[in-house]
Amino acid sequence: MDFEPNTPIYLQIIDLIKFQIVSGKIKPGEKLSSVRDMALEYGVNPNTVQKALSQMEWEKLVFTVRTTGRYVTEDEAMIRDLRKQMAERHLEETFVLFENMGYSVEETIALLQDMCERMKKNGTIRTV
Amino acid sequence: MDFEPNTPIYLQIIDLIKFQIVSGKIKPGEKLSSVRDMALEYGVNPNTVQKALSQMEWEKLVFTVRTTGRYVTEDEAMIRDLRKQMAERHLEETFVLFENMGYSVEETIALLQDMCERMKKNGTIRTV
Amino acid sequence: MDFEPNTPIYLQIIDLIKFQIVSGKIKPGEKLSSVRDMALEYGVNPNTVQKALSQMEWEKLVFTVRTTGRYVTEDEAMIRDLRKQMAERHLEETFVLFENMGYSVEETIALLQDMCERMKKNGTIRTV
Amino acid sequence: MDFEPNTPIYLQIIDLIKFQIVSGKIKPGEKLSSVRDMALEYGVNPNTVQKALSQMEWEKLVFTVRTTGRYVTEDEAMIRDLRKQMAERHLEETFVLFENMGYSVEETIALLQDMCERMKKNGTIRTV
DNA sequence: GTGGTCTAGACCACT
DNA sequence: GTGGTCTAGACCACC
Repeated sequence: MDFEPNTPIYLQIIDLIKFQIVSGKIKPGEKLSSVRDMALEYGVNPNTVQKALSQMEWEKLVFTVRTTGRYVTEDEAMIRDLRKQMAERHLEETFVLFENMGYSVEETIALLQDMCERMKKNGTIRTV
Repeated sequence: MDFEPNTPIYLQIIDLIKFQIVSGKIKPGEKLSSVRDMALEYGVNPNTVQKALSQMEWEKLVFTVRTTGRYVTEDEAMIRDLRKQMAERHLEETFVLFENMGYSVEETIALLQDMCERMKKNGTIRTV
Repeated sequence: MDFEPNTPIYLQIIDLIKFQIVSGKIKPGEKLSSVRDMALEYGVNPNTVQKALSQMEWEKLVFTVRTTGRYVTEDEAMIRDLRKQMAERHLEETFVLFENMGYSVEETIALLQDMCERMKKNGTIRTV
Repeated sequence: MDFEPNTPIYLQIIDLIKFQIVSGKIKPGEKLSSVRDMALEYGVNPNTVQKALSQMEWEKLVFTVRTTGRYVTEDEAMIRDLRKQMAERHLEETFVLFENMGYSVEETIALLQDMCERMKKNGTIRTV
């Protein structure tokens, strides 16, 4: 596995798991892989995975059943909220990037409207 | 410098330089740092910088004046195009991400309209 | 240091520190000992102290200033709440003990009223 | 078995047996387990159990019938007294704790009244 | 097998 | 010196 240097691995693992949850790859209430398996999969120490999952547990996104494993929350509203929050964070980062590239707010909005129109017409996002 | 593993470093350097150009940090017609200096700055081999600049030269974004150095193109339209192209590529990547997160095209558009409204009201992008 | 077996050490350390905070031995906004010093003081591994403090940080009871140290929250209301919560938890445990000893709710209340009267008269808690 | 370090084990065993007596788990006049069995049960040396029971005998809480075993006193008033004494000792310890946590006598009384009200209303002690 | 805890020891960035 | 992160390896309780 390739993790960006410069950001803690456990935070990157959190993001990976969160993405699997919001994208529905892991369903609400479904069992997660064991700590040891994830550690093997990501090529990190089990403690690092443990730290990531502990934090997600604290965020109530996963819960633990002792001696059997960890499960994704069954609260679908919470998952939808997380998804929206992740999407908005990503959009904001994008817009800040645009700002740094020299786009004014007005230009950014124009760019967006343009993309929206194109998406409505094509019915898809992908251009390739 | 920290480069992502698993993407060639010279491509990442191209992106760094392009960003400096479109953001106006390096102006049209301005002289670039020497290959040697960039190599030191980025902590990479001069050959890697050379490869990056060659490709940008091929794209007509920079041009070489023998014995004096490399310069950014003076064609401002080309720079504007590059900027737009970079912005759109980034947006498309974002939208594909949203699609993978489970958002339909309609939901993505709604999300965007929402952000546009907020930006119009606040006059800024940043939420923090 | 002597920790009860059977309960995780980091939880016991949390209780120790919380007690110092609610009792005013460490004042709001005051700097805590360093992780390494606490580890020496309690005779445990620095990571164990780290884990305890991380959880308290998550509870917003302490905050970290990078490279300088950890500090107790300045929110005195939060500390008062914590104190009340700790006191009530202790009382409830006591009452459950009484229940197990065979006291009915009425008898427990009678016992308490008795103690209250005595305390009002003596103006103190201590009997010795 | 897990005994607290730093308090003699025989005192902790006394408390365990007393608790069984006052809670009615061992009835007045009932035969106690043999020293040997208790030693096995608690995982301690028979001498330690012997010391505990000797002291309880001295307190007239148990009595020995040669060649048959030890029995709990049949004096129910004494058991009720013991129970009350244990409860009060526990309460006093709790109040000293509160004092150390910074509560005045008045605040402690208020806290107690509050708990009494709650217990009267709910008819139970437990909050969970 | 599961998660949970703990230790020892290492390296980093920051000041 | 500070906190933060990470690894390797160990033992525990539970089922």
